[in-house]
Amino acid sequence: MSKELAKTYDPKGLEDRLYQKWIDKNYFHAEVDETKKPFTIVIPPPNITGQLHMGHALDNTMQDILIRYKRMQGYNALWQPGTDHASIATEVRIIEKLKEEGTSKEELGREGFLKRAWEWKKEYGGRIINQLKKMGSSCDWERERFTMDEGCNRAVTEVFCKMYEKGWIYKGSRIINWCPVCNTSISDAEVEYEEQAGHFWHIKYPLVDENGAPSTTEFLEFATTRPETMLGDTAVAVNPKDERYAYLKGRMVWLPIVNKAIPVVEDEYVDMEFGTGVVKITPAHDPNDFEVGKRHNLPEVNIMNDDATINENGGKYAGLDRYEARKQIVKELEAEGLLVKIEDYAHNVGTHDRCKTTIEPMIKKQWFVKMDELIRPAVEAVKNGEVKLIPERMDKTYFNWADNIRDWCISRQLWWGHRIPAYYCDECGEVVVAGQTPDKCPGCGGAHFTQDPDTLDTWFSSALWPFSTLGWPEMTEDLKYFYPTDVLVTGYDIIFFWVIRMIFSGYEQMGEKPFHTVLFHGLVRDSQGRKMSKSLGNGIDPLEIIDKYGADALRLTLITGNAPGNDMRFYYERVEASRNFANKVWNASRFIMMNMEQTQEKTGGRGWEVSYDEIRESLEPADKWILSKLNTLVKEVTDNIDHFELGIAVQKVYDFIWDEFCDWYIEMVKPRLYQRGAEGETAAGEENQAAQSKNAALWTLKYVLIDALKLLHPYMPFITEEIFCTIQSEEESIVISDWPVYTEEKDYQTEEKAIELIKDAVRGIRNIRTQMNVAPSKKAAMFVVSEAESVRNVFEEGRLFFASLAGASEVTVQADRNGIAQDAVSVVIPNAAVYIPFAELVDIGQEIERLAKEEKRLQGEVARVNGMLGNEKFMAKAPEAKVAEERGKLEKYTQMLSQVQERLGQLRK
RNA sequence: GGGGUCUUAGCUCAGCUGGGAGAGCAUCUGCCUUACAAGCAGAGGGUCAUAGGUUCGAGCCCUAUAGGCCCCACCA
Repeated sequence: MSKELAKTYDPKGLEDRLYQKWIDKNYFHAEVDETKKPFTIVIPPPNITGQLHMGHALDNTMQDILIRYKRMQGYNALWQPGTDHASIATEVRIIEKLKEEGTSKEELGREGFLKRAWEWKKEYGGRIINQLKKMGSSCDWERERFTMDEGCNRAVTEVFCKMYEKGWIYKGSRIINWCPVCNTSISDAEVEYEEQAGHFWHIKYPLVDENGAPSTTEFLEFATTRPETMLGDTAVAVNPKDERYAYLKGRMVWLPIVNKAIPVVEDEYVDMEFGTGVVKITPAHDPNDFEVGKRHNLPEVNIMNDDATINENGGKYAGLDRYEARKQIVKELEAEGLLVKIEDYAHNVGTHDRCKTTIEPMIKKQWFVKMDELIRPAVEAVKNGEVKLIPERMDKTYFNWADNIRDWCISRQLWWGHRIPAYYCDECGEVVVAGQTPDKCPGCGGAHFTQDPDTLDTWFSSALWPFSTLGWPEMTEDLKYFYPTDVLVTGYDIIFFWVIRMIFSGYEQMGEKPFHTVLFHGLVRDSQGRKMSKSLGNGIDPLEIIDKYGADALRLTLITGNAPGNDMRFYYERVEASRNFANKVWNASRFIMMNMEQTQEKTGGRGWEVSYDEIRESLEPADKWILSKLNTLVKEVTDNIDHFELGIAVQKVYDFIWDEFCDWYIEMVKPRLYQRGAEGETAAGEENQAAQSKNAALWTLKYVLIDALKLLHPYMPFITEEIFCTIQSEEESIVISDWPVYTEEKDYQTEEKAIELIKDAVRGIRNIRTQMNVAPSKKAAMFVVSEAESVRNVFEEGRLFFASLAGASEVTVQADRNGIAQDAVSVVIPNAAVYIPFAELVDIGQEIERLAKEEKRLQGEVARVNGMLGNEKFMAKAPEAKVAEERGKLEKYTQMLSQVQERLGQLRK
């Protein structure tokens, strides 16, 4: 042992120190190594503007667990880190800052603005990275990337040009979502629908009479939620099957205020059941109307400026904000007697997910990615299992979106981002898409070009992340070796934004999937189940939690008690529980080390340092029992992690360490550590039985502790490393230690049953003591095991002997397997120093009741197992092991049943 | 409108392909016991939303109902 553990567990200081050690030793760095199998995860790049929040904490903990686990298993584990330029989010933040400084984006100009943006990146880009380090994330920091670094830029340009040539990227005039505050187009995925209380304005337009003038008697009534868009109406539509309006065929209606005639068109889109069955058509400001307009060749009258004020097409309303115009138009319609009524109406309004502004559908010339072909392999991959989504139900969400996908609007009227590599000839307007400014126009031979001012949707570069970070478009060794990556860990909220786009990009550019598994997690909510948000002020800062409880405790908390893909609530109580567990591990380790050290000092004995073969003859039942339990644990935990059941796996380690190892094994073993005769002896191999027994106990304690620490390490990297290094040496590290392997060790198995029965017996004794108001004492356990060598014999005789530690008093109880006395026997409790006839402790009535219940339960069990074993279908299908297990149970239950019945018979007499 | 998901102890939630109802916290009882009071030993508490069905057997599978949440679509 290199040193002692501090007396109390305090994660502060410890964690930073160990993280620095890992960095110094370069444990997280991965290089191409053909002798090892790679295991790769690319980080969902956090925004450079971002601060670590609970979502990041959860996301990164899960990734770190997988990476550390695989690293210990001998994989060449690469966790590729980096950050995202987050075009719109960052640009908005910088604009805010500029505003505070009394300047603006326009004043700085494009170049000046970008300079500021890069400064911003330099200042804040590192912050989130440092916060990830606080979590213990074992990323390969030497490989840190940024979505706008040189390599990623090249990847973006390359993809854009390739897809343009293929015809899958095109520029077109279509109706898009416009954010009047951010002043840019946004994709469908960025529109968030929100139910708002609004109104339904029932309006009527006069029909046009035979003279071409508005009729004073014939009107067409309809309802709208957006009366101001009437300025851009170019038709009124009815359903062709609607007989009520059959007479309108070929007629025109008079558009008031604008004062012009517009046609009545017939279109299936109109729902006859809804309202009056008449819809006003504004092709320039409604996606559905846009489609109708296309079908009927209607003119598209744009009535709005980019800031959502009415433009010159709105006549006298020009310059007014859309909502102000609405008010005035309604007023005017009312004055003209064309307003029928106003109803309250709750409807869904599309808002921009960043700024929550109501988006305005507008027709604009934008760049799009054609989706229909591109999406196909991505759908196929999930369908045939080449890419697996966990939990499986995400498949449906995925397919649903993919099936209804529309072309992806990728151009943004922003400055911070990848500028679109399209150049327009100043002479003839010819478009050239290329990696750099072209020399000569292929159209007119002109030499002057202007680059498209727009930038790309931030997700365009994120979609390339799994291969752009590995060197693409170069076919680097890294790319060949590490691609496809293995697992992607992310929240289900960005399945459309990112996951699906990475998958189709991977297939399109690399010809292969970007990863084989996507592990989704849910949202971390506050204790009341609300989303954590800045506006609510209910966010819990992970850094504060780390400061108070340690990163290990936070990690454990985030990973337990929660199924994949489900949201979770965050409770301080649960962090405390995690911290308490860390404390438990700490103290158990301290106890073990203390004993090792004392033995070493007093006797020079280092029996625990020998191999299993040397110690195996000295192992006692309890040792074999805990080794067997550990062995099973290794198997289960490995299996669970392989199936991404991270929470279940760590729960098992937790239970093992606390319940089996600390509460049972350590207590059982204490008498052997303290017993006389073990002191003053020399080393292992001594003939002295007590010394050998003690060495065997210490060997087992150390062995089990170290393996348990390894199983725990991916979850709680810091505390496990600290203990591991203290017990082994400062130079070693659990980070690169070997993951425990399950062994088929027959010797272990035999003891399990006996020990479980002893545990039952001890529980019985504790109950008796509790009833007597005597400290129940863990000593009861010690008493049993002080006679350990004959445990099995003792059990078979149905008798257990208890000897007190001091050896002064002796308790002798004849007990059944539940620790319930078979006969009235006297009990001497050392601590109580009283003599109580055992019979008085047991209320015969209660005992009969209890046993009757037990009898019923056992009868039920026997019936159940008999039912199974007697069932042909079950016997045909069930694996042999299962049948054997059930047979064993049947035997056990039958035996127990007869015991209980015999006892009942005695008592009833 | 379409899809998903949830309803299990007082609270928050686990419960993997059907086979003995679990954890943490809370409550109650008794304990400073030479690793740990951030602890130890116990106890109470659940017709697994409701009604049917499949099965030898259902918290788990199927159908319906009620209520909650989420996503997508957007009937103006």
